[in-house]
Amino acid sequence: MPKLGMEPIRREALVTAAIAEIGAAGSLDVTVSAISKRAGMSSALAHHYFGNKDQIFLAAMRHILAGFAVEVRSRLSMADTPRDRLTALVEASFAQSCFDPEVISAWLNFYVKAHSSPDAMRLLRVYQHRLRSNLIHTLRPIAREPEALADTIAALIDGLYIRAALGAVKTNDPASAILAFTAPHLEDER
Amino acid sequence: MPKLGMEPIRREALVTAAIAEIGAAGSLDVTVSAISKRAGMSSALAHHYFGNKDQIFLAAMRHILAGFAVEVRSRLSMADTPRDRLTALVEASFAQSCFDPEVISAWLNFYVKAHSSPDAMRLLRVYQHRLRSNLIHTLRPIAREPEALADTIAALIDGLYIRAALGAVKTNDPASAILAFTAPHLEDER
DNA sequence: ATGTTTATTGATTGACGCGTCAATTAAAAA
DNA sequence: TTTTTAATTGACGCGTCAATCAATAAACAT
Repeated sequence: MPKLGMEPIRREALVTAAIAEIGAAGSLDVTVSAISKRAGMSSALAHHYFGNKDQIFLAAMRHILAGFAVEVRSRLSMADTPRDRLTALVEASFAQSCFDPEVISAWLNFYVKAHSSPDAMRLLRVYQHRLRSNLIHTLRPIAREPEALADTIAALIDGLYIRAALGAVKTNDPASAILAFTAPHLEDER
Repeated sequence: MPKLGMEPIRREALVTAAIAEIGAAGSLDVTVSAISKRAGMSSALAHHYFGNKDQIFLAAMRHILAGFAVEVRSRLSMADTPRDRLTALVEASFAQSCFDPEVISAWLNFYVKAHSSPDAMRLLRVYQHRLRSNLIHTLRPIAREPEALADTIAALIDGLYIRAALGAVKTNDPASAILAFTAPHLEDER
């Protein structure tokens, strides 16, 4: 029963299903069949729209990245002072949407995937560069070494992600932990 | 040409080869054949000694963990003050042996593997718990909240590992970055 | 010598999964 | 109504890979 304009609907369904499957399996060892089944279609259709499995994974990651970008912009727009901007950036990294186990699992797996897939690596670089730029720009007025501090904060975010993915999250709030840890490195406002 | 007592030699060769293969591929998508070939034997022999592929991976990770433990003990034994002990712990995490790209790749992949393999998860918990205990014990005399600080430092170590694995390491020395970042949270010696 | 144990592998099996393709359906266009 | 076009799938070919097994060969024991 072919209705027209199914492509975007199918693509989104597949992307969502892929993220869910990756989350359920905890790895990228997920078959196109399983993804398609969850998305309510045949695997042939998935191949028809995406070409191959890697493209599905990449689309899933792009989807997650886009969601994160929205989260960041939304929070940044409500921040005025550098300190508020820093808080916004860090809290965005641990927003509900990013902290979803499925999303964390996808992140972790795509980190590894980036090792062997130049396309995945490029996507990761986009995220990293954007976060780094945002942090440096925000820190410049209030930190002596904005670049070094930004790199440390970024690594800390990544590290807390891993710990969350491994279920060892008894930490109340990763964001406030980072901010408290960072505070001594910020200059007094004058 | 069966010489006797080959088992330990074969096992070590397979473990080393597995780490090399994982490092070369950047993922766990490595065939038993490839590992066996690199180790200079047939895949049947690998199965003979290890039973299945997962056991090879686990043995490889145990091997890496053991090497890390040696590194830690060695450096701890030469430290007297709490501050020296902290330096020893952090620097051990970024020792040459841990920073080897092959080893980093293995770590990253086994993080993911732990998601679906209880055995791998148990191994990771051993490492995490040991590091956490060491950090807390070391920090107790010089930090107000040893547990929270230990968790943050551990996450920071993990995060810097990822960045190293992704090749974005322009940072001079991760260890000194961590120590500098941690310094303000240590109490004055009295 | 003869038998037992250990080491070793080539060949094989069985399963699985990606990607393709021809065929089908039904909406839209002519 | 006829034709085109988008949507959709079942079946399948092809390759891959983990794991098994029977067979061979050398060391050791008696």
